[in-house]
Amino acid sequence: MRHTQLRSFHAVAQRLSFTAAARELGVSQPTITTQVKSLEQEFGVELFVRRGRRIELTETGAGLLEIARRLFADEKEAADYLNETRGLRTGHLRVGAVGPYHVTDMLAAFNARHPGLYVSVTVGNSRDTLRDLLDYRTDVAVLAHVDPDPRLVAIPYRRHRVIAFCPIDHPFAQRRSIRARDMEGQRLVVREAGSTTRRAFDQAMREADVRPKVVMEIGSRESIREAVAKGIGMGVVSEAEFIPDPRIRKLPIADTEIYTYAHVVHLKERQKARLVHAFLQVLAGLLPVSSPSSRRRPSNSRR
DNA sequence: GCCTGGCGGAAGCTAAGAGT
DNA sequence: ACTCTTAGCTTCCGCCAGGC
Repeated sequence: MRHTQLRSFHAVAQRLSFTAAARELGVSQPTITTQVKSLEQEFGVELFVRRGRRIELTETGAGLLEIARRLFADEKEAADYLNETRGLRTGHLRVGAVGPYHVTDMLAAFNARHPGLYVSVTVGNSRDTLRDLLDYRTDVAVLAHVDPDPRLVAIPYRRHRVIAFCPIDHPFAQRRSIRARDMEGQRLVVREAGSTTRRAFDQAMREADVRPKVVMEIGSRESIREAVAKGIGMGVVSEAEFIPDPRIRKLPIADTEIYTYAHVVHLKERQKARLVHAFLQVLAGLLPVSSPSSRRRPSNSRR
């Protein structure tokens, strides 16, 4: 088995496309076909099921993909190690995040500490971000919530207060803050049910026995801001994600502390990988936060 | 011991063709 | 039109034998 064969297989298996794999590796598409085919012939196995223009991994292919992922993660780690030996002047740190807001300060600190390193950030939903980390496609991930997993190490990083906001012609627009009770019956534009902000807010409202009226569910923060600015209802957002806009007013919820959290997550087995280690060292220098036991704290138990 | 030329394999290309 | 396969080709590189 040659390295190029495995490299081609890995690229095809990840994208389920010979053409996309060729583009990724910077070779012609027939080259990829040849490499994969020769691998199959050499071992007398079938790695992909070809269904016309669509291909699928066979069971053997899926098994090999698992191994290839580990191998290429190790290969990257070897390169990172050598780069570290040269003083971390070059290298590529891959960060996955559920939103750009939580990562900017840690990336700024990392860049200041290691200006020669290239950092790429993939922003996605929490499921994809976690999957990328587990599949070695990213080195670290920034997630709001992490279920216990023996493969993972989650470091509580920041918490952000959840605030409300309204259009400038709303009756609340002249107020400096509101109370949870004020949300009773209010028209709300909110994120989808699975979103962290939505979960934290819903829980707080349930505990306060307050029932806002959800009139619209939108999957992006920017769209919610636009909807609120147009007067469709009030919005709720993590304070870190609030972007000032002359058409809207920010309204802290004075009597109820609702928080969203950011955790930096990495694979336990890669804890000592050079770039991951360097990132964690930079992280340790930033403000820590103790692990949350609840997303909402009553105001009289403020730390 | 070192240099040189031949050989073979790996890698990758273009072109053409087949399937959807 | 797009994607994958096949055929035939070139280039590059490492190995090895022969000559100095």
